[in-house]
Amino acid sequence: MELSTYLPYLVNRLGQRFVSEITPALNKAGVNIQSWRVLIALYQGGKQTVGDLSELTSINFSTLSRVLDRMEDKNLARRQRGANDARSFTVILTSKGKTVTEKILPYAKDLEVLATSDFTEAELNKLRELLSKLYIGLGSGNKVKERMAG
Amino acid sequence: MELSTYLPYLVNRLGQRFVSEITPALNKAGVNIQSWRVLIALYQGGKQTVGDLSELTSINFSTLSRVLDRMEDKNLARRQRGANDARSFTVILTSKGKTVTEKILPYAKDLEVLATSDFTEAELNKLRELLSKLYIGLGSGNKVKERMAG
DNA sequence: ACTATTTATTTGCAGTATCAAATAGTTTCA
DNA sequence: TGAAACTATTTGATACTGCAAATAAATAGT
Repeated sequence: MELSTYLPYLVNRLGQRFVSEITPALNKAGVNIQSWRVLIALYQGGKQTVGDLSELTSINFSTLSRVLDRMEDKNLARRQRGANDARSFTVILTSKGKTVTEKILPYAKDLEVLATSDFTEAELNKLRELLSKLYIGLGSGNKVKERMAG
Repeated sequence: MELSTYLPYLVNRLGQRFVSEITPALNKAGVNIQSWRVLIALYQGGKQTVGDLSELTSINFSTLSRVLDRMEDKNLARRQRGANDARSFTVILTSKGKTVTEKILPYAKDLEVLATSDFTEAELNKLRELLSKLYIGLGSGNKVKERMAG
């Protein structure tokens, strides 16, 4: 086990660093990292149910439920009973939520641009491709769970 | 802002998925994800101070302090006053910690192997290289902070 | 129509994380 | 040598997370 080549290790430390780099900008805007994830998911993906949002943001749905409570308290998002299916809630960005997102967005973009200033365009594309491929390969654990079981 | 190409997003969801895939194996062994990170860091890196361990595992040092409390309670690791510098503590794996680590390690390795079964060796190396490069590029925020300030 | 099952979300609770302040030890240098 | 500045770690307070159980609504089978 060589830590410096172990993918979960490499991914985790990078994720932590992204978080700590963006946090000051988030604090200034009065939101935390989870709320920020929800904000960009809504900003980009439009209104969606709590479940879809959980899937998209990788936030555990019971955690997300409470993140949404706080976001509603701050008037960043609203929950609306599903029109077709009254079990679900549709989450929508408020105009304040939109404003706050647009305030943070430039920092978020800059962070990525600056972090990758030494990357060629090809490297960037490759990295994105491989991260997605790995995410999918890890599936909801199909292959992995099979083998663990067997 | 296209979420599907935004690196912090791609990295975060992958990290979350790694965690949820390894968690069952960790539960069976009675450790949580943070303790596991400490275990492999110690197993591979040998004894080290709390501060070094915090750096290596990307665990906030006050969080780490309490993670170590729990690990000591479970007899997985021990803190020893630094020999040269009595402000620091050296953390060492107990023999039980070693045993537990070796019990989990095969699952951890398998997880990586299976997740990357569609990857060529070259892709794997490239991915590792790019993740490390990005981590370093993000530095402790040198470039980023400069530009944010200016 | 009526109970059983399934799906979407929330809540209770116990554990975990993080900021800032506190503690404890070390170095610097007049 | 001793007060000021610095470094390593812990602790207090408070907020956040996640499992499992609870609620609420939809669907299926009879």
